[in-house]
Amino acid sequence: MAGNEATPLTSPEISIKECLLSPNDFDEAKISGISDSSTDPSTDKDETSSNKKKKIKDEKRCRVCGDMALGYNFDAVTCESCKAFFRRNARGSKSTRCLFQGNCVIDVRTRRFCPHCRLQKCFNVGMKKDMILDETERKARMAKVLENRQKRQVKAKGREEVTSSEQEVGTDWSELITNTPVSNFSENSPTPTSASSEHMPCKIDLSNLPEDREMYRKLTESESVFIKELTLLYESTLASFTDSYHSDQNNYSTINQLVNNSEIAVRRLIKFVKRINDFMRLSQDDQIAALKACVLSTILLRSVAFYSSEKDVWITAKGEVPTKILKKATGYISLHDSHTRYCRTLKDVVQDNHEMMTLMQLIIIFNPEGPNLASRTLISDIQDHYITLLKHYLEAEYSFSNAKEMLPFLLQKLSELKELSEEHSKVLLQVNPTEIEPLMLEVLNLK
DNA sequence: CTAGCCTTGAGA
DNA sequence: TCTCAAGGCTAG
Repeated sequence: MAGNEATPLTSPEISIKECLLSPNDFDEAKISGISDSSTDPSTDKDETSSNKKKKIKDEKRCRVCGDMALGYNFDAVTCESCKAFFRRNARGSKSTRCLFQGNCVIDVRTRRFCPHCRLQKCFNVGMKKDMILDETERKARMAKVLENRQKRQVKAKGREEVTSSEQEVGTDWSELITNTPVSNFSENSPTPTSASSEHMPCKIDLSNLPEDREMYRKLTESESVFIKELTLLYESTLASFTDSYHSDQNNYSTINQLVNNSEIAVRRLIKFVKRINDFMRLSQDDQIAALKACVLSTILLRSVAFYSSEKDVWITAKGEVPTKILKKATGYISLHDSHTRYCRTLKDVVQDNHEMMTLMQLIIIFNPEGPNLASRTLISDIQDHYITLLKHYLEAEYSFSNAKEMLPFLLQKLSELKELSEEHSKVLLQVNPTEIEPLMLEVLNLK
């Protein structure tokens, strides 16, 4: 069931612009997998729903405390408060204890007195704890909500733009693409100042962080919410496994296949940026330019997320892909070496921290140095914002002193990303455009 | 923590 | 479009 979704989503006619503009996500829902089983708790739970409706008419009382009930909660008619109580406590592992005989009367008045008996009664009346969404299901649900929320925003915004009609006829996207040769990707990124520090090790002992809470920043509520939302978004798009990836090594045997296999990453990148308000604030041309400029870096950064240092492989949904395929596919040994070295060093520090990856991803998206950008200052300001956020995050998670080491290290790695993607773009020049998916052609300026 | 209210996605 | 049943938020 899960594996055969690859074909429909590569419908060849879809351009980046269309992807960006479309209120829906083409087949992205399928790609991310968040919409299917995980968010669908109803499947095995509503067989009895017809009886329930009848029952509920006469049972408007909470089965647990007798308070007014609105309907079924976790498979029993209960009031809001028992619902919330059950949600909070049923999954919890910490055992409560009754201070009396374990048979306390639970009613509207007394329900607060003995959590133990209340919970017991919840179970007795048939509330089911497996109907409480677990961590993954909750994340998926939140991602879905977020997705829809942003979709609505984009839609609303789109309507505004159309009514103020200034950009319907003029934007010839295909023109824009053909005008920009592949070399532009790297060309005008000013030669990074320090090729020398390529190997700046970051020796932070993350297992030994300072005890004193004073040594950590406390994130503001809005910062932590924002980071949380971004990370969820990242997890549901860029960081999720691609079940259409082929770990079969044959699929990586030519560069073309390698490029095509990155298409899904690109689609996810588009899906990701579409949900970022800061990104949607940019003009359409800048959106496209920014997107194109960060594609290779994104793919490379993403490869770090899936990299396993111990095995020297990339982990995909379908298994492990040894990094040596890169050597085979491209014939560039130094490319292979620098890429894996990059993965290893960055992975050492980032490990599986999605917040860090998310913020780094955002920093590369809002890169004011990219080609063909109009509002560089704006983009730079946005980038600053994410750099600050990353700094704050590091200070909150790893203490002020560690953050002081980590931030420059991470930024350094981001600038190395530029060099690395330049190397990769050289390889892309070998690509035979006729065999490449259209979206990839566009996004990599190979058209 | 509790409990009430709100927002949502899914399904009828 | 409506209803149901999840989770989230937050004043108390």
